[in-house]
Order: sequence, then structure tokens, then C-alpha cells
Amino acid sequence: MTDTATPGRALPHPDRAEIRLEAVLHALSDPMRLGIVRELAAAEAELSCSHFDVPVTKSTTTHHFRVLRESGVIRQVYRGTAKMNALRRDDLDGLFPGLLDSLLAAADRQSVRLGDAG
Amino acid sequence: MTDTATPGRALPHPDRAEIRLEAVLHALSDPMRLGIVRELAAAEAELSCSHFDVPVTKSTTTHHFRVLRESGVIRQVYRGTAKMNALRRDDLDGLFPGLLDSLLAAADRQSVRLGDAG
DNA sequence: CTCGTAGTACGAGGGTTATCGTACGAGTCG
DNA sequence: CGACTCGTACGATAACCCTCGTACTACGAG
Repeated sequence: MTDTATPGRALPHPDRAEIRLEAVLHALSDPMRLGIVRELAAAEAELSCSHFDVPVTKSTTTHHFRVLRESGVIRQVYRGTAKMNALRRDDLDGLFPGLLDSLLAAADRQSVRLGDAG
Repeated sequence: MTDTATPGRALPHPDRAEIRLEAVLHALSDPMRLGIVRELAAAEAELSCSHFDVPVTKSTTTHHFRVLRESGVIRQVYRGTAKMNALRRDDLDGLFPGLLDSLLAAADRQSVRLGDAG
């Protein structure tokens, strides 16, 4: 594990056992957050907050990432000045086998169906 | 088809093509609505609104059923004085294959994990 | 140390949601 | 018809959520 995480700046995450399905669904019911999660899943890697091209201000972006983190969907860690984001795939798959893949597939399908760029 | 539906009291439903994943997820992110959907799925049959033992008033119950209907999760039809509710399994499976089952399985798992009566 | 970049904290505005109570409408049963 | 049950409509209230702007902190580069 690349422990390049900046020390002394830990962020609160729910334990796996504290993750609630309702919270996950709520987190993913926002188009912006769903888009972030889709991109994160496609990348299969950590991405910084600023990597995402979202049509809102930095404040709002911070808010959405916090919702995703506090619902247990993503894990966030500071590396230098950047804050890296990664899907909590292991935890989600462990709690809800198949759910994340179904959700991502559903999002992809809808994207194709609606002719979105994504 | 059991066309015992009361005529002249049609309820507005979204077409299959109008169903949005975000709306579905939002609808299911409420514990009460998720519970209703789970019960509906387990019953594999139409259930009246009053069948459900929810800890809220009738007004609030009406509200939650409307959210489920307008998001495309359930289909509602009047039969006499009762309003029957059924999952839109065909439409949801057609749009998002596997999603509904994953969601229901996830809800069941969490219910067991948390020791709910569900 | 200074500057720039990445992101946070806080507060406010505006919209949506969950809940309720009361009054009402539609069917059914006597 | 009259009474009863099921569910709706409407208004109110309180909470929540998305968004923003501004002021701020943390880190890295020079």
C-alpha cells in the first residue's frame, strides 16, 4: 500500500459495518455524485477531487465528496495538497454482493439510452 | 388480465422510457419506501395500501406511495375502494437488468445483518 | 518566506421532502 | 339513503439538501 498519505489529516469514514444501504442509495441518487462514482469505477484508481470536471463550485464539490465518503461509497485520503478518492469496492461488494456492478451497469445503460456523453 | 380496475380513476405513471435511475434510487433511499418495496417483492402480488403496517399517518402513506409510483417503481390501480400496488418488475428488469434483484438482496442482507424483523 | 494550488469551514438562500391534521371524495355494505 | 372504509387534497411546519460566496488552512515549489 502506497502509504504516501499525508499524516495528521485523517478523514472520518464509516466502518464497513456502519454502511447503510439507504445512505448509499441516497448518495447515488444525485446525478453529480453518480457521475463521480461512475468515473471512479471506470478509472479503477484513485482520482483527485480536482480531476473531475463538474459544473459547480469548489464548495459544492467538497460537499458531494463528503456525502459519498460519509455514506461509505468512497474512501478519501490526503496526499500532499491533493485529496485522492477511491471506490470502496471491497467493502461494498462484501456487504452487498453484486449491487455496485448492477448499479454501474444500470447507469451505463441509461447513459447509452439517453444519449449522454458518458 | 383481471380487469377489475375501477374505471375512470386512472393514475399517472411514467412510461418505461421515462423512468430514471436517479429517481428510482432516491425513491428507495427512504427506509419506509424500501420496506414497502421489499414486502411487495416478497408477496409477488398486488397489495393494498392499507395492507402495510407503517408507523405514519394515512396522509404520509399516500405521499410515499406516490413517490414510488412517480419514480416508476410501482404501478397503482384502483379496485373498488382499495388501491392496489404492484412492483413494475418487467419495466425495471428491462431497463436495468439485475438491478432490482441486487437491491432486494442487499436489503435482505442488511436486514439480517442488523437483526431487523424483515 | 512567499506564492500558488487544492481543498475546507461557515453561513445563507432557495428548493425539496417528510410529516401531520383536517376536510373531503369514491365505493361498498347494510 | 346512511354509515363506514379507503384513500386524496390541501395547508402548515420543520427538517433537509444543493448551491453559492467568502474567508480560511495545508501543502509544495521556488
